[in-house]
Amino acid sequence: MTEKRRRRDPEARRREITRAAAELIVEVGVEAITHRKVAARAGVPLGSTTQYFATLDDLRDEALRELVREIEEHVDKTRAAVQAAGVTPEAIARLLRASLADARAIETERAVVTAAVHDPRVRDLARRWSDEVVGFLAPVHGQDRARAAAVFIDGLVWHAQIHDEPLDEQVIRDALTGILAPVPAASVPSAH
Amino acid sequence: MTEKRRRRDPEARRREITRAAAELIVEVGVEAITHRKVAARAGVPLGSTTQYFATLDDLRDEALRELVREIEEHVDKTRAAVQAAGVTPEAIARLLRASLADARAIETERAVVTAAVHDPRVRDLARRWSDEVVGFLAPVHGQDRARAAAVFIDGLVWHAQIHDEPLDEQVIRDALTGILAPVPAASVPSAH
Amino acid sequence: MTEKRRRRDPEARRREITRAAAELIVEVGVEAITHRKVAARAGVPLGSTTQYFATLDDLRDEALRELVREIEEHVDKTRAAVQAAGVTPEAIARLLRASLADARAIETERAVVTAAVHDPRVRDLARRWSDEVVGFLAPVHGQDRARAAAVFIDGLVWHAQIHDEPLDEQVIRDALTGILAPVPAASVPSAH
Amino acid sequence: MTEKRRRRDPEARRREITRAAAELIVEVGVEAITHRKVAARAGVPLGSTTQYFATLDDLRDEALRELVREIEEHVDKTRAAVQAAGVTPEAIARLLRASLADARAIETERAVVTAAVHDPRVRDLARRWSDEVVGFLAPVHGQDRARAAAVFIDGLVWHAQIHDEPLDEQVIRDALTGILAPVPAASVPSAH
DNA sequence: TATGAATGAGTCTTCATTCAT
DNA sequence: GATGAATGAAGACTCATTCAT
Repeated sequence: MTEKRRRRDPEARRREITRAAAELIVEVGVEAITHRKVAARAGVPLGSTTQYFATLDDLRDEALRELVREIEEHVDKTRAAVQAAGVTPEAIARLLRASLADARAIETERAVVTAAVHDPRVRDLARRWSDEVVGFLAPVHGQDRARAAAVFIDGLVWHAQIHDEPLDEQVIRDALTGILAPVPAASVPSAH
Repeated sequence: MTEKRRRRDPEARRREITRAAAELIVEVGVEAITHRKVAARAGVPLGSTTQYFATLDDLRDEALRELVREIEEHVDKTRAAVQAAGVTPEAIARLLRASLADARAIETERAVVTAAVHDPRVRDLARRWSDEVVGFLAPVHGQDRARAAAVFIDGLVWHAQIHDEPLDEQVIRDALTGILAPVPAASVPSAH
Repeated sequence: MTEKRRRRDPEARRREITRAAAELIVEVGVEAITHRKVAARAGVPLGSTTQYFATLDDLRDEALRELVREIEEHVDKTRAAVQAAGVTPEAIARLLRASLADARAIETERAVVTAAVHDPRVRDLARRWSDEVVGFLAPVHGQDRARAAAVFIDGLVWHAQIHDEPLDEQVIRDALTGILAPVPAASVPSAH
Repeated sequence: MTEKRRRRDPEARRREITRAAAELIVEVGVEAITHRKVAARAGVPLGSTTQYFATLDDLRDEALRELVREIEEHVDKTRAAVQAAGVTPEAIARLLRASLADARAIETERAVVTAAVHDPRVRDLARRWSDEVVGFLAPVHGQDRARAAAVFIDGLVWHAQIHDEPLDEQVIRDALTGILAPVPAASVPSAH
């Protein structure tokens, strides 16, 4: 009888709102979200957004955590794939290149990192998954090279945000090879 | 008692406002600046910010251009230093590491790149100086390696934003060496 | 003491705001209304005016439509009265004279016509009721004379705005008689 | 030597400003003029508009007086022409019709009358020239008919503002003939 | 005297948050 | 508990007016 107006699933509604907020953060930035936009995107009444979250900040935080979860999932998948294929520059480059083509994932990462710059709590989250990348490269290539590779991967993400064309797989592979593998001093051209 | 503010130096005042806006962009992000914050920071009345800039967008744009100028100056200086020292991974790593310690410069770059994500005009500016980095590495190391190195440098900047400790100079040098130097086909180091 | 205003009747509140805006348009002109004036007149907080109308233009439009409705009602009543009394100059003059004494109605018409000068949509509305006047005179007196009479009636409205004393009923009747009646070619009255 | 920047003719500059304000009043309405718009239109620096007029109201008033002068001149010319041609409905209708085609004159009159509605001083001015029309018709047609004719003429002006097509000369002439000339009672059609 | 910079009041509008229903 | 009306605090922007130069 009272169907239609009252969805009887608070959990689901809460998730819908968080999801909508997360999408908006990726699309328009963390500064630009409002109760109204979130409600409209989620297709829920305005009151719901304040019913489930005491303040807009709370909503924002939960949405960011949602995005971090998403990224970690993505990282996990990539890790599994890399480990299946062998933790070699070739495999990483191939999967990374595919990853960079996933605009959604790239934008998500960019959005979270951007938010992290001004928010210590988000910064902790961002660090965590960055550490994860290091964590699965380090056993094979050592801590230092793993960290350098993670930095390079971060750079790729930002490069993809600003430039229309991502780097070629070939270029990525060569760079990763260089970063992860020691190079004989002699083969570096000296600057005359 | 003598507080009837009434200076009379348009050039200087305009600069003060632009400067204040630029600082705020670095500190709180491009989305967060308001006339009020800029006026307060610059120590001028609210009306001055609209007297000199028709819209907040205009003010934002000019402040961003100011930041870009600053970065380009910084890039130019680093380039000159690198060219003086030889365009080698060692020299670059040393100067880069020093650069990363200049928190102000790093934050400036980060702020502009962040702004670039949602603003095509800023994106063009950001690309320009990224191209500059490539431009002075390419003659020595080739286009592809130069681009990979630029990406790695971008990554360093972002790493510095999120992590408290920047990478060691040693790690940076090794990575740059690997990126810029040709590597034997087998990723296993040859005994030589 | 009991002044924590918090009623809860959207329909009524919307009407109050529209009504207040309409009154102000009549009193101070369409250009002079502001959210603040409307809110003060309606006795509602500033926020209510924007809660119910997305823009001031929307509020203006609705208020003007309200005034147009009012005028059309007035026109309709007068038409009914004239048709009951016979569509003769005498009857029209008598009812018109009474109408001119209704300062409120006159001012309303003047306000809408003034607004119409710079607003095409309002112009359409204004034209519509002007056509109505023509429409009920034309069947009896012909299109041309009906239009001339409508113009004369418009003139009366404006005359009433600027002059303290409206025209005498006698003068109005004679003029309407002249406008609506065929006149011998020579403008000298024939002895008959 | 000091030419170019300093026009040495205060009277002329004052007139330029008044003229610009008058034009703007006709174009955008009396409510919409600002110092800045007037200065831009007159091609004088902003400061001039406050140098020559203590307040914006003063400037407005003088501009309105200028418009009234303009209208009176126009009325005078028409009067002279009518008196030369004979103060007959035919002559008046012909000259009036020509007058209605002068959009500039019509808009000027409309602007002043509109301003007059809310401003007692302007109302006096507006009345004066309306009286002038009566004044030159009355000696020939009597006070009452002259007033009725003036009212009809006012109506024509407003009709022209709202409708795209002004009344035909023929219709105007017939109406004026009827207003100015007595009509035998018998020739009025009785209502049914 | 002529100019335009300086300033704050006031405008429209958006929105987080509260709370009646 | 769910909804959306209520409200005021900002925010961007415009401008009359003042006054340094």
